[in-house]
Amino acid sequence: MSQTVDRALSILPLLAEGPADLGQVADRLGVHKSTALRLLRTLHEHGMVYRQSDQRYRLGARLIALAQEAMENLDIREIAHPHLVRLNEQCGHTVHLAVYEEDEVLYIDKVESRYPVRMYSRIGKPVAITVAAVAKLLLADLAEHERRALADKLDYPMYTARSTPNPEAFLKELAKVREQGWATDLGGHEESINCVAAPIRGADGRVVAAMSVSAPNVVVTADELLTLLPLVRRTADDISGEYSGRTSAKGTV
Amino acid sequence: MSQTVDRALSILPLLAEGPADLGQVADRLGVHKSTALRLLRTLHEHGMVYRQSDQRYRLGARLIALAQEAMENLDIREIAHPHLVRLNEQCGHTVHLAVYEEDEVLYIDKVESRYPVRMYSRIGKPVAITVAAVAKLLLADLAEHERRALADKLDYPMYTARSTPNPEAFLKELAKVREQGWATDLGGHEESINCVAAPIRGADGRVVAAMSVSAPNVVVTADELLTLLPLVRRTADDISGEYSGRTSAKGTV
DNA sequence: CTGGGGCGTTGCAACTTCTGCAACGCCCAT
DNA sequence: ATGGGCGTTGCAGAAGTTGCAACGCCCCAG
Repeated sequence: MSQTVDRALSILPLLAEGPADLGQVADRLGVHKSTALRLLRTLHEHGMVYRQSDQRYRLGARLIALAQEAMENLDIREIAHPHLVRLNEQCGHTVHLAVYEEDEVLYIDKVESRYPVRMYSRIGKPVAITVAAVAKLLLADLAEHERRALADKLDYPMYTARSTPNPEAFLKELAKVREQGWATDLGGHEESINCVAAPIRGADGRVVAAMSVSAPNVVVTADELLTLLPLVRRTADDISGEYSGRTSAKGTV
Repeated sequence: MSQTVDRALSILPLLAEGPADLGQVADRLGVHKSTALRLLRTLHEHGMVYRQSDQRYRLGARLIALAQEAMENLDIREIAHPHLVRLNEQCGHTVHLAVYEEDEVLYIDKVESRYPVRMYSRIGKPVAITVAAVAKLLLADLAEHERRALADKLDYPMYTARSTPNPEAFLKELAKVREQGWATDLGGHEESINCVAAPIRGADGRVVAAMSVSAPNVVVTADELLTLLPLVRRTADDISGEYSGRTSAKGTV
């Protein structure tokens, strides 16, 4: 809608790939160097980009701080956190909390496993949307046509042999998840890692977030992990209850 | 430099305070509603803001994802991380890594204490610049006139009775830190928490990051914590060495 | 030592884009 | 019903933004 802002914002993902100098930015934006310079200057004034000692631009500190604040303001996160910690204390495994927002699912909280073998993941990182158990739950709650539209739009990277291969398989999986009210990821993202997940619902019954417990094969088998399902679901329901209670007219997410 | 972009970016910190509707955004920006709407729309297209179910705007998911990428691209972070983990294994306390950038110091990595009592802090959060041990180290390395200028510009909140009260005290502390090559924060931020910190230097000797070990009084006394200083300094030096070696012509931060 | 190329920067005039207005439609509460 | 609040749209004037060309700078090559 606004050309100037549009261009300026396009610079950010570009810099996320790595530092770039003025010429590179101008080229990739398809604008004159002087234009790129002015945009970068404005971004710089707001701390969104930073100029390294070699004159190249990087993403700036304020961007990071802003994102931090953004996450700290999420009400579900606040409510869920103590429950996640308690669950971690009970089972010892890695616990995640994720939300869906405009075609992306991302982790907004995490409690690390107490076992020495830990899985890689990071708060703020978009999750593997086609395979993650939490993603399945969040997407399964969308209206039918939205699921269809999204499923067709996605890529289906074959992380492992068990990854969801195509839109049809994905929609089928979503239907199943929707039906049963919980989800799993058994080696679909990383060969040796399994997850069980449960949905967190708002007062209106819509899924507002999802939580999961993940553990590598070397610690517990998939079957053993599945025995935790009742506990995970109970925790999710507790969070749902508290969230619905406290949330009066506040927005989702 | 660019009015439109400037206005658009001003919306972000505003939304970081909490969700806001169109009218509020327009008011605080001092522009017409229709203008604010167009700016918000552009931000929305880029995923920087998100529209909640109650129509109010929040910061968006892409912002969080971008910030995540920004941090993952920091080379010092990559190099330092395993060292921080090892240090944590040796002493058990919380370990932080921080960098300075344009009048701000922020944590870019953290390894949690293994003791039950943990301190609050969060990656991406700007640190209490006038009292934190890592901040002292990073600022102490600036040129004299920069230190002066910055010191005068800062606020000096009295978190505790031992907080740095004013520019003079701060500059004096920086001089001392610069001299001795390490820093402490003994209850200057939170009454019961102490830190010891050491600088990480690039090939040219400039301080590029700082790391610290923090622990509450209830776990170890300040004196006991200070006995860790040699270990902390050695770790920082190891990181410096590795960073200087690997870094050929790359930028700071 | 000198010349050339690369890169960031600036002033300017033309023009594209953005702005604020006013009016409309919508929903909720009175 | 009806008024107020809020988001949304089309439009013409105003204003900001654009690309150009030229400059200065630094570094490398001749």
